[in-house]
Amino acid sequence: MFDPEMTINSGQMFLWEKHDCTWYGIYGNHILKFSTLLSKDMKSSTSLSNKNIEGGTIEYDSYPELKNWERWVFRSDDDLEKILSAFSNDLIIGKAIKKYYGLRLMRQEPCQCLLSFVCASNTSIFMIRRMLNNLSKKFGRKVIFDRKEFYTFPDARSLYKADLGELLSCGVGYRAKAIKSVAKSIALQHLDSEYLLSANYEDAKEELLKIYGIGNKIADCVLLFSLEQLEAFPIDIWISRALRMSYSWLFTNSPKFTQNNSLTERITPGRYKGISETVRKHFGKYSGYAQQYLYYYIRQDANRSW
DNA sequence: CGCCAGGCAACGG
DNA sequence: CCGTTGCCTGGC
Repeated sequence: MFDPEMTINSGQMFLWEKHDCTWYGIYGNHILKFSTLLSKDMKSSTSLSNKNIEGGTIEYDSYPELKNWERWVFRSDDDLEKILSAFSNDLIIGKAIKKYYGLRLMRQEPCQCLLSFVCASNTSIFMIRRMLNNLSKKFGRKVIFDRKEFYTFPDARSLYKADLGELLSCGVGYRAKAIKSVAKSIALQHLDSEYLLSANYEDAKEELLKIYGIGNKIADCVLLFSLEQLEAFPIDIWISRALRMSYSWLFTNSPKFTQNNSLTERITPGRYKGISETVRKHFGKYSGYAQQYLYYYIRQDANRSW
């Protein structure tokens, strides 16, 4: 059964936090909220908008109100059985799915998603969250919800108009230039979300790559998490290692990739393209789901602190 | 102190 | 086209 907590902690989201039994998450201008209630307390039928999950119920809320956000954000309409069956010929993904069956993809607000992954370059989860929180405090809007203080995610216009010093004060470092560039593209509508959503994977990605500050990895993240491209398969250093270790048989045509044992392993643009094409051919049109299960699987084994 | 962390653009072969 | 290098910042 769906496990929202595991999903949030899987590393695809940055701005969610838990207070007692309640999770709060930033979705652009909105604060999303859900609480898990144990089934023992179900007799008190005060909660009307519950959806059953294994062993209990979840209560959803948001501010400002975003009706049925959970269906959109948690992708209730995905035909999971069909998607997962697409990987039935893959033993590793099969094991990952079995072990972490509650894991899902989540939809993210596109602008927030893009800027989040711009901040994510060459740093740790801890630092990413810090940068995003700083940006939100400085450029977002303060919101009181449940007597708690939140900040909405900054809109593109305010980040575009900010000067580099203001961005630097948020601790984003050399990413400031990229943040401004991406914010500009969004604010001036050089990035047309309508086109990106209607285009196929290759065309949408090509469009994203034109922007200063967006490379292969960031483009694939936003394509997968916000632009309805389930084919997108983000390749970071962790996925790259896992592919080399466990999928070397897929890369018999690119021995340079599997033979690379250097500690300063970096994924060059040309290499990224090759790996991407190979894995998408192997995993198919739902490659992004496979990526999530694989990613969580290897990160759990690595026992990272995040 | 040096090294490193969920990439990127710039630059030289 | 390919490979290498520097980069803000703070934790370790």
